[in-house]
Amino acid sequence: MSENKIKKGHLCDAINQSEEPNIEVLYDLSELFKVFGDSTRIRILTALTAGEMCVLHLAEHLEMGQSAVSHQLRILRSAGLVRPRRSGKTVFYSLDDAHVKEILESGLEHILHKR
Amino acid sequence: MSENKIKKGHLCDAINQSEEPNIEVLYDLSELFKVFGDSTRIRILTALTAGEMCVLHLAEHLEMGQSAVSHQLRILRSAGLVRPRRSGKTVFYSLDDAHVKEILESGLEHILHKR
DNA sequence: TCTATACATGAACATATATTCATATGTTGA
DNA sequence: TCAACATATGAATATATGTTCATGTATAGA
Repeated sequence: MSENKIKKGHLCDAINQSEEPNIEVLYDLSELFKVFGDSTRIRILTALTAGEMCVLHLAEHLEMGQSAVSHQLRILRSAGLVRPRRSGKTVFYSLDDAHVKEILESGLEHILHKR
Repeated sequence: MSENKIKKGHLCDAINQSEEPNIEVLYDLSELFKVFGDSTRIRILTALTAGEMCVLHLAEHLEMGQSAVSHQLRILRSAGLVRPRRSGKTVFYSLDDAHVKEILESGLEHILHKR
């Protein structure tokens, strides 16, 4: 189809769209955003931008049960967004890398721009 | 709680975390990411980074039914991520603003970094 | 006006997901 | 070893969400 011609940009290149879109990467990308797509997890990540926090403090801060928070932390861990550090009985969680803040900020810019 | 002291960063400032976290903004943020959190919608957005496209071409490109694509386009429209342009019987969709690419790219960086 | 085409939308169904409850695991101190 | 505490996890339930099917709306051309 000639009307599918690509204006090349570096996003297109990165996902290799000029040939076949790299379906696998796009799937992973949607899985990543799915993790950000829950208010509890967003609140956890946001809280952790201020520094590490243990599970009970997170639960208090979010006014939620410890179990619910633990379940969400597991999802965040699996996605490589947070990292646990054990100290005795308590486990402190922190953001895994700088990308997390960047992703939050890029979304935030969009939100604030649309008001 | 004194252990909740904030190391100020501009994300924290933006969401006003040093006082009460702005729950409403965080909720909107999660709603935004939820829209990105589906592989069909990601594929639509990615296709549109190359330029505007009509519904049927999108459906062909994704190898999906027209109805499914239309439903997803509605969600993308509501979120302010894509914009329709009618031309006769066909409707062309394009990315609504530059933020969309930025969000996709920030997520992509994380994905590619973790391989 | 009638038909064909492009797109939108409501209802239904199947699947995914978040929270709760109960319980398990792991660590500390007596 | 036992009790207390912090966290993790499995099962169950309620809710949300994506796709399909059928149908509605809008535009163009005969």
